Formats: sequence, structure tokens, C-alpha cells
Amino acid sequence: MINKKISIKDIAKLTNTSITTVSFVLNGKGRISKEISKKILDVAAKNGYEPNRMAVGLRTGVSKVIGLIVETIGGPFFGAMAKVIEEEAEKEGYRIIYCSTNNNIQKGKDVIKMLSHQLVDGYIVTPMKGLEKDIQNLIANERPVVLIDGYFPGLDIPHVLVDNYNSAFNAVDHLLQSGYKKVGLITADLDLIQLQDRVQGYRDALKANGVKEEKKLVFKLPFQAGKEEAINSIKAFIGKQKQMDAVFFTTNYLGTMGLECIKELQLSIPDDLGMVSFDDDEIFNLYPPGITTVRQPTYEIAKSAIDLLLSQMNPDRYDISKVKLQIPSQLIQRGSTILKN
Amino acid sequence: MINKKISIKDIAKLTNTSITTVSFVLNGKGRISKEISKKILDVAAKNGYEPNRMAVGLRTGVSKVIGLIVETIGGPFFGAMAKVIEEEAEKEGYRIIYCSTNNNIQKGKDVIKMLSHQLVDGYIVTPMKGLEKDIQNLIANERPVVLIDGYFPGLDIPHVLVDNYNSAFNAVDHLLQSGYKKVGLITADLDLIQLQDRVQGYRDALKANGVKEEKKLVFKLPFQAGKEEAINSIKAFIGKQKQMDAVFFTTNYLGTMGLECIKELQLSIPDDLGMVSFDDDEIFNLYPPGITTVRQPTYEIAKSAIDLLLSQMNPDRYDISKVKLQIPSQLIQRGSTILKN
DNA sequence: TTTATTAAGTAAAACGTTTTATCAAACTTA
DNA sequence: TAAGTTTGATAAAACGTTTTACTTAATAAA
Repeated sequence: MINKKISIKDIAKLTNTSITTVSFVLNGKGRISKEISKKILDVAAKNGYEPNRMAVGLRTGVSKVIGLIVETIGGPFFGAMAKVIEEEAEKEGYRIIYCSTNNNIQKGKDVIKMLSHQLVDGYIVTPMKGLEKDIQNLIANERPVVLIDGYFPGLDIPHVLVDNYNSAFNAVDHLLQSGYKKVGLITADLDLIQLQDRVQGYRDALKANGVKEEKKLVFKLPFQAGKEEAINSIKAFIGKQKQMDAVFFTTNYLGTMGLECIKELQLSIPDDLGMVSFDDDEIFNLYPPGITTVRQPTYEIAKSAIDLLLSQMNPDRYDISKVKLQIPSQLIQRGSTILKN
Repeated sequence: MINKKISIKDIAKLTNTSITTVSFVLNGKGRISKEISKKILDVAAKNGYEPNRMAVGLRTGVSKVIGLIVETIGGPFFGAMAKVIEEEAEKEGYRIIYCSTNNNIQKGKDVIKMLSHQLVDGYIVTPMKGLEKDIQNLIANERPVVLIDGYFPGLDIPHVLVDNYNSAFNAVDHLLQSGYKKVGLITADLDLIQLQDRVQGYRDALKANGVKEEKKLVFKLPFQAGKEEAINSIKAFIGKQKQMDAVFFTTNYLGTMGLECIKELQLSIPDDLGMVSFDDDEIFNLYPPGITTVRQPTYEIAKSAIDLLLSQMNPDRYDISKVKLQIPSQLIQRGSTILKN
């Protein structure tokens, strides 16, 4: 079963036709008689013909590949996304090429530049501060782009992400409504709009419940902190705020570290401390007594993102090139938040 | 900063030279004078020239892309791998295109076929039963392939994975040496050599410690089981084997489900039940009292795999096209396995 | 001086497609 | 019958490279 590549030219020879005829038949374009069409299709099928993507790409300028640029490829959030995006893209004959930036701006720039040279037809990107110019440049060159899991405030670029503000608002509101009085916030000192929106949700939920915000109940983990250091500083923060009776973590990364801190401090959830974390995760389901979380609608986000992108790429689809979606999340209530007396 | 593509032809025109000359200079091939070289390089740099990958691919038959075919793209194990592979590949000018099979043989076949048509120069594949023919076909066509996280017994294909047999042996040996008497096994009924090797390690560790293997202490989770069903059957198994005092899970997926079962059964780790799971995971570190695990050397595996592949693709490297690597793991001891009196 | 040799550069073919423009033959229509 | 129209098929150019084979001029050897 040796798979020596067979070309359109070979098929032409085998069927006593011309290259053009074969191409027309294979693409259903010109006007070729039934008999010849059938003969060509048969020969093509029998020999397992597949067009050379490089040649097609060169000739048409279309690669049928979509670039997916994410912060990190591991992790359940993007894993779930990737699967959906892959499946949907495949239906339209596109493949996905993934690249990770590891939250490094230069790497992000490099990756975009690399992909932009005839390698991909469209982009799904998790935006990060500093990449605005590069993305805008793509759009200026009429490359289809959809941002995912974030956006650039003030820029008119299609994007889809969870409704961070309301999700955070609801989470904190839930804590307050359950009777917690002193709700702390643990977030990361990253210049990401997603996080800022979550923080704003926290603030506004306090306000809406007539609670005054207290600076000392808010902790921002420094960006460069290694894991060891991060845990130590979070532990120090929690340990110090004796009156704090609940805490809201703005990412699952912070939430899991927080869990470790709480364990080491020998505090009891939910008696000593109520807890909610953004992003659901297996561990939050399992860890006793179960941690209440904000579950992102990964399927919807991924599906919408790829749909949006494909729409941009397919001229006869309805034009939704400027759509901005903020999708509601679900609050998964578990044992870490109980109704206080 | 409009990025209209500039070609080698444009550069030739701008420098009053020929296409050939430009190509030679850019690739350091022919013999061109310093001055002209400099002029060409300057113009190329100033205009941000990047070769058209399609054209290069068409002409040379080389795509500079590596296909990474994995079972599922999410999850910490492949996330860590992907990062390393990406970085190393990039050093040699290769990009990675990921595809997931979701443990579906047909999808695997499709993906391989798809990639095999001029899209990638080499493959890193997690093997699954049923893909032998397809992989061998790739090799027959002289496509570089490295298997990762598994292998095909009896087939002479380069691969790299953790030493499953000894890892399992050591894990179970550790339990027995700690004083556990009745060590159960929970594995999945998948026809994967990795799992079989782990099971064999379990058996031989029992034997080496003079313990007789008991059928009733071994549970194989049916393949098609959904999560709900899986948990119920595992729970039933554990609940029934009253004399069992420790259990070894052959994957982290099973391990985390096992944790949930044990929790629901209100058994105490390590007093009622000792536990070891294959594959380390954040949750095993966190879940009280900490679960002892077999930690796979993800960095080494990924690094070796990509090195092996690049060696095959680069003719002037040392030929190691038949290397088979089984890399030792590390047993991370935590609170779930204590020294019994 | 004639003949090799080397250095510097280039024309042209090839990779496998898609697509435009064209052509010959077979029908229609007037 | 002559002129137009449709049908079926094709030649050839183009996409942007790489690379072989060649040319010309300059230099070295005889």
C-alpha cells in the first residue's frame, strides 16, 4: 500500500484528458460530460488522490488552516475549547494550528508574525496587553480575527468571552446574601481586562449590598510570583485578616493555591471561611466540602468563536464581523458557601 | 504599516538583480559578491520579507511543520509535553500542528491521512490499537515518526514513554513494604500496552513480595463507562472488598474518581485504605492527606521525543531512528501511604 | 598568446494547482 | 445556407520559490 503521491497530471494522463478537465471535474467547476467526469472521479478515487495543499495554497492564497493562539495549551479550560473549535472547524475543512504565548508579549508578537505569512487564513487569539498593534495590523490587512477569553477595551474587534463582570457580581452577591459579612478578594496583578472586570463585579456587589469596600480585604498577587512565593503570600494574607469570613478568588489557579493555604492554616471551610472561585475545575468538585465556583460556558464560548471566525472567512455567510459576545456563566453551589444563621 | 507581501521577485527588481541571485543570497547558497549580498539583505530586511511557505513547500516538499497527534489536548500531562515540544521544535524552525483523536480509531486514521498529504514533515503520535497499519505506512513512505506515551509491541518504531512496568512495580512494592497486605488494583479495560505494563508491574510486585494475587482485588472499569456509571461501579467494588487495605489506580483519571468514591463511602485515607495513583496531579497534592503518586517525567519524555524526531528529519544528525526509550518515573510519597505498624 | 580555471551572476524549468481565454464541433435560428 | 449559440474540452499563464545548467568576465596556468 505504498502511497506515492498522485497528481492531477497523472490522472489526466490515465484518463486521456487534460489537466484542466481533471481540475474542473474535481472542483465541480467547468462543464464536462458525465462520462468523462465519472471516469476521472473513478481514477481519482481508486488512486486515493488528494490535492497538494502547498500547490493549492500557492495558487489560491488560501491555506485552510486556522491559527489558535492561547496563553497556555494545557489546562482544562482551553482543552475543552480546543476540542470544540477543532470539531467545528473540521466540518468546514479547516485544521487548527495551536501556538502558546505563555503570557509573554514578545512570544505573542513572534507567533502572530510567523502565522501571518501565508500559514493561516484566520486567527482565534486570547488577547494580552501589548498585542493591540499586532492584532489591529492583522485586521487592517483584512485577516479574520476573533478574540477569545478577553478583549481590548475601546477597540472594535469581534470577541467572545464569559460575562466576567456579572459572573463575579453574582458570585459575591451570593456570598453576601448567604450571610457572609466580610468578603475578601484574591486576584492577580495582571493587566488583563478580564480580571479587572471581575474585580469591578466584586466591588459593585459589595456596594449593591450596602457593604463598604475595605482595602485590607483585597489582595493582589504580584505577577512574577513563583508558586512557592505565591502560596506564602496568600497564606500570609489570609492568616492576617482574622475578621474575613469569606473569600472570592478570581481564577482557578488562585483558587487551588488558596485551597492549599487554607489547608495549611488549618482553617475550616465553610465554617471559618466561605469560598468561591472563578473557573470550575475537577478539584473544586472533589475537595471537601466542595468549592462553589463560577463555571464558564466553555462550549458556548468556543462554538461562538469559531462560528464568528468562519463567518468572516466565508463571504456568503451573514456578516457578523463586529459581533461582541459576553456569555453568562453558571454559579455552581457547593459546600464552601452555606447559608449563615 | 500595511503589510503587503513582498516577494523575491520584487527584491530582485528593487536591487537590479535576478531572482536567482536573491534566492542564493537569502539562502546563502551560490556565490554572490559581498556588495550585492548586502544590498539584497538590506532591502529584504527593510521590507520585512518573509518567504511564502506555500511556494517553498511546493518547491521543496518540506513544510517545516510537525504533527502532534494526541488522545486529548487538554489535561496537564499533554499540556506540559506540548509546551516543551513546541519550544524545542521552534529552535529548529518547526511549528507544531496539534490534532486530537479522542481515543477514536477512525478519527486517528483520518487525522493521519489528512496530515500525510504535504502538510507535515514529521509526526509525534500517541499510539492506539488499530493505528498500527497507518503508522507503518507512514514509515514505509519514509516519514519520520516518534511514538509517545505508548508503543506497539513487536513493532520496530522509535518511541519514548515512562517505564510503566517498573513504575507500577515500585508503587505496589512501596505499598507492600509499608505493611499493606491486601493491595487492590483499579484499572481501565482499554487495550493499551501502557496499562497492561502497569498491571504486569502490579502482579510482579505482589509475586516478588510473596503475596498471592487475588482476582477479586482487581477491577477493570469497562471502556464505555460514562463518568457517573464509572464512579458507581468503582464505589461498588471498593465497598465490597472489605479486606482490601490499599489500592493502586493505573491512571489519574481513575485516581480522581476513586477519590470521590472513597469520600462518598466515608472511608479514611490512609487508615481504612492506602492509595497510590499513576500520574501526578495538582489534586493529589492538595487532597488531604495527600495522595502518593507516580510522577511521569514529562519534560524528559517530551524533550526526548522531539529530539528523536528532529534527528530523523535532519540527515546530518546522528542516526537514532530506532531508539526506544523507557524513562524512569518518580514515586511521590504523600500521606495516603504510611508505614503500617 | 592560448588555454584552463574560477568567480559572479542569471535564464529557465520545475513543483501541482486554479483559472482565463480560446477553440472546435455541434446545434439553433433566421 | 449563413450566422449565431451552446457544449465540451483544453492550452497556457500564474502563484513564489529552488536549483540546474549555463554565460560571461576575470584570473591563473601553460
